[in-house]
Amino acid sequence: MTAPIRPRATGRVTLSDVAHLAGVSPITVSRALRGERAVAAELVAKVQAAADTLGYMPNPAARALASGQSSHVAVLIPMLSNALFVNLLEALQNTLRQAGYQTLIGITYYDPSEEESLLREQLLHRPAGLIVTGLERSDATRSLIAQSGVPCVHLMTAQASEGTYCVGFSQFDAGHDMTRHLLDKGYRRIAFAATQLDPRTLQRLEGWRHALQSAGRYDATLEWLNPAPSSLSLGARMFEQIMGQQPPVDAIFFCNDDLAQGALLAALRMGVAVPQRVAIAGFNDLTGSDQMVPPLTTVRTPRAEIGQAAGQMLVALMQGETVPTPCLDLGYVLQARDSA
Amino acid sequence: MTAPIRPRATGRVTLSDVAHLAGVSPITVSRALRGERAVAAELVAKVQAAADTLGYMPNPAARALASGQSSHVAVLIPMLSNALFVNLLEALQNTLRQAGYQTLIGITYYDPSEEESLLREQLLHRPAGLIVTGLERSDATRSLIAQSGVPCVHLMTAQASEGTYCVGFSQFDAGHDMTRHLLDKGYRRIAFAATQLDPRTLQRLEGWRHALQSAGRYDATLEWLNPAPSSLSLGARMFEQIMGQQPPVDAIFFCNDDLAQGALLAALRMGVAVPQRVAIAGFNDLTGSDQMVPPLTTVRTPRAEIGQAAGQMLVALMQGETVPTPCLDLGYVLQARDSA
DNA sequence: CTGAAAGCGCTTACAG
DNA sequence: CTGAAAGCGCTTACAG
Repeated sequence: MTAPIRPRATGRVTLSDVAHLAGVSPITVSRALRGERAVAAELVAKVQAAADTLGYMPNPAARALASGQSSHVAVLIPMLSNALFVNLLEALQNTLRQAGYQTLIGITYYDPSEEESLLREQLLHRPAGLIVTGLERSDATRSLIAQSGVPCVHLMTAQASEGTYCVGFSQFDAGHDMTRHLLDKGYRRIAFAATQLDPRTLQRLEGWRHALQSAGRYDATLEWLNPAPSSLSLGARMFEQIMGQQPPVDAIFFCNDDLAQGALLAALRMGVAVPQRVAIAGFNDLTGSDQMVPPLTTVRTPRAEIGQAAGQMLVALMQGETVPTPCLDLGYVLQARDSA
Repeated sequence: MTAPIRPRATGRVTLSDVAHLAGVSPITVSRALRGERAVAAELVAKVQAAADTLGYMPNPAARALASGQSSHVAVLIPMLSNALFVNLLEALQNTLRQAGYQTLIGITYYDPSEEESLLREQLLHRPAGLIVTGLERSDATRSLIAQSGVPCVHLMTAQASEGTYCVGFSQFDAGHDMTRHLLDKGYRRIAFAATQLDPRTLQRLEGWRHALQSAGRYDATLEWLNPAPSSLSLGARMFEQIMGQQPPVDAIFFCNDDLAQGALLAALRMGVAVPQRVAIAGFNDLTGSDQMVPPLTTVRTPRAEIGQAAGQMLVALMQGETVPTPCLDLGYVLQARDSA
């Protein structure tokens, strides 16, 4: 007399175990636990109790296989070495986790083909949702997203367009406003120093151009563009170069705070007075900018708020709700300190 | 005459489709594609060709359900706002991705109970591997790891012990060596300023204590410990406090570079000459430390190397290989610059 | 070295 | 509002 053969018994508590204990069918347990409305309140309570006493935890793989959808959210961001994206990712992660979703990160390194291959891999896992950075990408990636049917939210931009969801602010306006601030302060030869040259940086560049052109102060030699990733040391080097320019520049607007911080430190080393000899402005208000000597004038961008709002918007989308504001503009704050 | 009912057809290319085209059974396809040795070479080629023409991509959820194991690796790190962990994570992610594994991050915020609940969630997904930070954790977490049977590698430590795998360096030695460096330079009252007070910081503290005690220079009032997270502004505040101490301190060893950077900037504001009036040393050689005025003396820790090696070690473990060196000590470099 | 059967643990789609 | 049946797409365990 042998026990019935149970190949591959995993010993884990399953739906059926809960169903047995509660005296209902497995499907009712499934529905009760997922909060489907079509279950009698008393049954829900009974099922919940049974699940609790058994310590039942659903198997995500089984759920994903049966439903064709996982509880993963794929997040595609350009880089982790820019603190901006770390802040964004933290907020996103926390928001998504609270709603029961796992975050799968992919780092694109600003490379459209890398983004595409990351997306292909992620799509294999049938993510419940997608977060991508910005609006610009390859056609292949774009149609991959569209065809997948997976809800998608775009970060760091607020350009409304049919059928796309985004949370961010106007990069153009931010670039424009900082430049206006510098003009209003009386600076006349305002350089724009940018690295990476990703789409959002170029939008800020456009804002700067527009402001200078309106003021009749635009000059192409004021543009200092370098495709390398930004860093403090690169900021220092760019500062040294720009200070050699004739006729001299009286203000420099850096596209990211790390560059501006590097410039401030270079100015200290070179004995260049900031803002008397040259004003320096940054972007993003990254950690440390308020500690600089002198404290850095910059644009504070609401990363944490963007991450949280994007997470919430995506959760709504994944749950089939309609989103009242598909394009959320969270703005920015011009943070004037002593450097400009 | 109706077509056979196919409820829930997903339209995706499956194993069976490949099997049909190749003229073999699904299980052979499964084996061929996973590179199991027990398949004839010609069949492997035929299967591969069929898979390629159909554009077959395995369904990770089905695989996970059937095998009881996913292709996920759960990574538990304390914090993303410390650049140290960002570097670690990037290296880890790249290494793991190349080997076909997805990274699932969990941020513990240095909270053991948060670590435990994150781990429970992650374990639900049957990760193929686990990466955790350091050796110290709650008993519950420790036994959760052990009972799960999931291969686990510990980051940032090199304390060998039975059955555990780790990649890092000796925090004690690093703290000790920097202190010796300061003593050798002639400093006599060397403060240790620490924040967060996580286990690794405390090990560095021990190294400092030991070095000072050996030199007969230890004094409990030289310990400045603050449980708050580290930041430039906190470093500045601690510097101001420490500079008020009597008898005066002639060197400060900060447990992390961001504190030391903040102190350097505070010194600039206060007009305190570094290293003449007081020497400043940091830890980790984070980005920007070489740009400080004066450049920061610090300990360069091999984060990227640790991330990569830990990833490789875990991959070996997940594939059932034995690891020759279960505890890998990657060392550190004392990076003497001008601040101390 | 290859395969038919059974199963992983859920959810969908259909009834009632 | 509840359930029996079938299926999601793989892999395990057993034969041969």
